Amino acid sequence: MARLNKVEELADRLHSTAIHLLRQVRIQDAATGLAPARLSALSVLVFGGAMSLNELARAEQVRPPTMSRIVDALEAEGLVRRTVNEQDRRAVVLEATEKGTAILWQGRKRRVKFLAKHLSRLSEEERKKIEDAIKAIQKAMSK
Amino acid sequence: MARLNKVEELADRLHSTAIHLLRQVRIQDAATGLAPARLSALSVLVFGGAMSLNELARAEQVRPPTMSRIVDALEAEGLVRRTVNEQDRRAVVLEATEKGTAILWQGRKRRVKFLAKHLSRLSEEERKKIEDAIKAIQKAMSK
DNA sequence: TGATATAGTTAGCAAGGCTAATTAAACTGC
DNA sequence: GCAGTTTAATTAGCCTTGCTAACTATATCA
Repeated sequence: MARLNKVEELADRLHSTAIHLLRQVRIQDAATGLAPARLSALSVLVFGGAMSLNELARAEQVRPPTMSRIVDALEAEGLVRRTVNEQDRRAVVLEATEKGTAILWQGRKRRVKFLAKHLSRLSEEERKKIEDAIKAIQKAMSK
Repeated sequence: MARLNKVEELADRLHSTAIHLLRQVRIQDAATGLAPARLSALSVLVFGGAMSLNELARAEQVRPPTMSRIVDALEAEGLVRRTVNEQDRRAVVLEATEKGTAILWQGRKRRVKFLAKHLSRLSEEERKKIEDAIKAIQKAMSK
């Protein structure tokens, strides 16, 4: 296949493993009935609390117009509330509704249970290795 | 945050780590000038060799009409060749052109080097842990 | 107060996902 | 050997999600 040294080979396999892992998880998320970008934005609001549209766009690494439209959809489904910020009337305050919070939690539970079900087939030792690897990856990727 | 047991917590962190890893990598891929789905499809053709449209769609886990359009774009840029399969004239034979192969390799090299650069900041031991974790994850997720 | 900066939205484009319907070729069974 | 069915691919048309450019409304500053 290629002239890759040992570290490059590891990089390649890590990349491919991450892709396949997320592909499986996305199937679970589809069961929430929410499209991926909407689910992800809602998640930020549920776990991060109320924030402005610009803050949410930054958190999701998209531009404000993109987020504006995603919020439109979430609001139309009653999952997010948009109110005017009285301290700065240009800005909006976004927050998850109870319904939004409930749906998000259900979806998160489903996803986590799915992954956990697979991980539980491993030995304690194997899970410890994954645990350690996560720390190492985070260390490696943090600037 | 939540009532998660130990395995579920690991599942959650694994998920989040995979998302962040791939987000970084996608930035590198943008430098190829190819949109993600096109790059990915081209990759399958370069590394998997010639195949039909249905096979490529299955490999990429999308429906044939979606892949048909992706191939249109790759063909228009001279990265993929479409020919009729003479054994079964309903089917097409897709293969990467030399130009397509070259672009794909450049992109792959860039992505792998980017990841390898980060991973090389770790100790030999930490990399060994990632190595082991990849095996464990693949074992956990297979079937 | 007039100029400038900032928050958000609207309009319009492209990519990439889907289903339904169509076309052409290959297979099946009588 | 040909009528009916199946299969490979494409076309048409929809939705979501990314973008930039242009606009509105509000806030800030000189």
